[in-house]
Amino acid sequence: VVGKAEQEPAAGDRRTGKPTINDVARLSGVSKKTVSQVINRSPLLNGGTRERVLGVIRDLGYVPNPQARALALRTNFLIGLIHDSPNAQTVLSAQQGVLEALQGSDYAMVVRPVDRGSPTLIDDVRWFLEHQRPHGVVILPPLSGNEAVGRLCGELGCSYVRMGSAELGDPDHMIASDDREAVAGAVRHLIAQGHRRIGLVTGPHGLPLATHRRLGFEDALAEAGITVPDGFVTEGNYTFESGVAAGDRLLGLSPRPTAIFASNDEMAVGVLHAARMRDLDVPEDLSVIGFDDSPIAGLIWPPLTTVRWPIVDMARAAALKLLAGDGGADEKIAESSLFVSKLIERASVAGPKD
Amino acid sequence: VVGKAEQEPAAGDRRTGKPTINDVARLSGVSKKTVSQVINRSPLLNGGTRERVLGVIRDLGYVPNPQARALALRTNFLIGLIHDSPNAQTVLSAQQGVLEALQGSDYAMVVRPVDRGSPTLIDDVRWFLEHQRPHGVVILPPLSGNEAVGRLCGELGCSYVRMGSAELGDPDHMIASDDREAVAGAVRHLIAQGHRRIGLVTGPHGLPLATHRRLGFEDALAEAGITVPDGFVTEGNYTFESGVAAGDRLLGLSPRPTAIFASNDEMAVGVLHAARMRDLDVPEDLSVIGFDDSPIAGLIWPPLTTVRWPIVDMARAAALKLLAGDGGADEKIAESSLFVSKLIERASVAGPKD
DNA sequence: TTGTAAGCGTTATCAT
DNA sequence: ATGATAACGCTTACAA
Repeated sequence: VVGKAEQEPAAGDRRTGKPTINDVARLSGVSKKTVSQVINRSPLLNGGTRERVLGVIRDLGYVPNPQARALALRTNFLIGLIHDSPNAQTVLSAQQGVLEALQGSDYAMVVRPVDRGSPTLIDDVRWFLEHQRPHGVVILPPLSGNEAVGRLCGELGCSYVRMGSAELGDPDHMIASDDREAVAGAVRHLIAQGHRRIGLVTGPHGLPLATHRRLGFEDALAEAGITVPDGFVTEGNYTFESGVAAGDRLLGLSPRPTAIFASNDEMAVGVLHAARMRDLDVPEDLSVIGFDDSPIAGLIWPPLTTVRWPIVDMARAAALKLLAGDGGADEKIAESSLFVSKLIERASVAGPKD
Repeated sequence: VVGKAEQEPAAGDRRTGKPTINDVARLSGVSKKTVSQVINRSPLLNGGTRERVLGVIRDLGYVPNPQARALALRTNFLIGLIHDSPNAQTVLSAQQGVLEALQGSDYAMVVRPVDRGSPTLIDDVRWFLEHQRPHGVVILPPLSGNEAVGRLCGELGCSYVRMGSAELGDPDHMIASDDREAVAGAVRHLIAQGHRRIGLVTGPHGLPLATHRRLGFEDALAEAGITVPDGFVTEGNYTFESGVAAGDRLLGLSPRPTAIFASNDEMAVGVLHAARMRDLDVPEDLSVIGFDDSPIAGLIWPPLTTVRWPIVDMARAAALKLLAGDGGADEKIAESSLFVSKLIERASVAGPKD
């Protein structure tokens, strides 16, 4: 039924009709090997031959079959992004960073969300790694705080980079930010405005991301000789709703805090919401600082003072690190792996009234 | 030097040490073919043999090499998500939908953002399709409105599904929502509240997504015999900033609109911002309706009345459609391909004062 | 520098 | 129902 011209020297892929390396070799009168060298930019081949082959490739519209290359090279052209983030903007910024790094390369980004709480977490990651065998993976916080995930990548021979706060494991597999110091700086700013009763909304207990930010909070208060009253530190899970609940707990205290630091912007927006429900004006009655500098920080009212977390840059650096191993990032300059965050002052902070 | 290990099949992949199908075949005393059948759930093989092979697979921790499968099957296990959306939440919701569809299958999602405005747009998409050869792609709006992209997929033999408003091309490659009718419904709601001077913030001129939503706006006004004054229809590009600018233009008119429909939530939030800059209260002085029902709609103040756009469901349906072709979605029920949107009433709408 | 031939780990064809 | 054996399209020793 299929009228394929089989007698003639295979013109194109049998199924798709796309030209193969054999077609290029035949038409340009060289061997597959030579074509392969042209494709892979081997430096040691005759200029004339190269041009002729390139011409045929152009004429034919030949593109090497990525599946075949992957099999022969024992690697594919995929960089995975594994995350468990409740925060949409964080994920998207990270994706942007990874994609910037992959720009111009043959690599593509495959995204894999997982559920940190699930008992099958490790199995889920293993399934992904074994069934896709990405060339490497970037692990986002807060998941990156899970030691087992990094260990698993190592066991399965998949290269990986964890993004997270400093002091977290092997630097070879880390891209870090100075969260502890950044939070300390933000809290110092509140103290400088005259605040003494400062509340904290942390991330989920036990995660390094949350821990490091809490430590920064404590550092700043300790420096100023301020003791945190009971109940001034409360937990959220990085969502708006948890921020509302945490803010409500904090504002129900007596005396209540005059300033609150929330460990991400989304929870900070929740705190703002809780304040409004209690008819408290921000920043007159309450100062609020968030963390991330996500777009929403500038969209709400009042615009949120926050710590800019360079997650796009970090994700880009992480992906470049993965590419660096195989010369894919020849001319790209290796970036530093410690990123600094800085305070962005907007309108949600003022001195306390009392 | 080459110890022709053909009679004594090498134990594991030469490089990675991972067990191969040969190891499984040897250890279970059957041929590769049989193992392959077990893997691919062929119905016609002896129950006993199957169990024995499965046992060996389990013991060895054997996982088929996806690259080799991809080459032999002439397809891979990747579903692409191509988009050019300025709106973070839309992208993330779409990703979620696609992932829900891929859940439990061997497929992974590879995300590919492009720049709609770029002159190299088509070349960028072509590069992605040719260099990754995904099994299929989902194209998000507003990019899905670009006929050339769908056509390109067809030419390259890559299956695709476009997500967008109804009446857009071949239904076989479409997952549609009734945007025109949904917007008309929202505007009717404003009219029912007594509004007669209603402004519209559209999306970029020429995109089907924007056009259909504008038509719905016009439908509702025409039904009520209302003529749109000059300047009451203004353009944005789906970003917050463009919403602020559009809102500012609208509110600078005299008489100004008493209600504004914005073609997405982010621009609606921009309109809210513009109103606040002019000391107008929402909804007392101005009613606002958005489109999407993105999370931010419930987070801002006042909570935004908006049209819920079932983008997660649509994306899931789109991906399932892609999988349906090859029996990957055997038991999953084919969903309808026309999705209806509905008005979510919150607090940004009231009757006009005058 | 270039050609020849042997993999890479699967699936598919054709016997049995 | 199962076993040899040939693809699949590319890379890479080894030779020339």
